[in-house]
Amino acid sequence: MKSRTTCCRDLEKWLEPETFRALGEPSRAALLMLLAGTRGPRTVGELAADLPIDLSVVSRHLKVLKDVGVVTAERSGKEVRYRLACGDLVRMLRNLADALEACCPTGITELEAGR
Amino acid sequence: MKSRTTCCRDLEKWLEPETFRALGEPSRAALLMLLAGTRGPRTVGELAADLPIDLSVVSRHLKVLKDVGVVTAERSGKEVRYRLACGDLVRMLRNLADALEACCPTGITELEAGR
DNA sequence: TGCATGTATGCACCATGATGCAAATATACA
DNA sequence: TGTATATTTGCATCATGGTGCATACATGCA
Repeated sequence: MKSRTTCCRDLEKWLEPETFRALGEPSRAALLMLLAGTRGPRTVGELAADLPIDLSVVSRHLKVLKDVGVVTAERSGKEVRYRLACGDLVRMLRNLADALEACCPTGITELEAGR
Repeated sequence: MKSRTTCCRDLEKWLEPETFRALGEPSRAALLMLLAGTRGPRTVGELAADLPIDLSVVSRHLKVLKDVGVVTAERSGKEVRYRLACGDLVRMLRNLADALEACCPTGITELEAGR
């Protein structure tokens, strides 16, 4: 069984405030949903057309999401195609869930931790 | 296979900006780690003793975490014991990961390739 | 080169929220 | 009841960041 110190090091690794802050802004969450709901990448203009905020603001939000690795950007001519980094995001969420589960005594684990 | 509309409704359900905003603040993330690293609940005073911020601020942060269901509070005499809502949090993270994975077809292959 | 389109950035404004101190509230105990 | 301890809340301050507009930058095309 993992020691508590070990599990909490994992937790620190996956519980990145920067990432969660990025996801915690309504406009950015909406962007994420738009990207998730489309097969393939979308341009800044396309995304801005579906949101009630200025294109420049969308561009800035996408930068924030890119900086934390939630989306990737690829220039194609005049356009920049943004794509959800789905695999990375899913992996991060699952790793965090695993780290939390290892830390927290729940159910059987709680009984085991007690003896 | 789930339709895109269905999967994105799931996404909207689990991608709660409020929750992520709560986790995205460094002091609150630190509180979460403290709670995860302790067997059982901790009081406000105990938590505040381990952080470089005022006890009143800790109390407020705990309220934010409680409002989004990440921690639970239980009064015991003069003290209030805060406990990580570990099961709920783990469930939420896994559900979000599942919803994302269902939305992004490339994410699935990417994840499997990574294993 | 000049022009059109797409995107990013500088700037100012304003709302939100994190923080500490002081005061109020809650509870236990003598 | 009064006192001590634990927690919450009112208040003021200050930093951060979301927003839109105007402008600069990047790219493709005639």
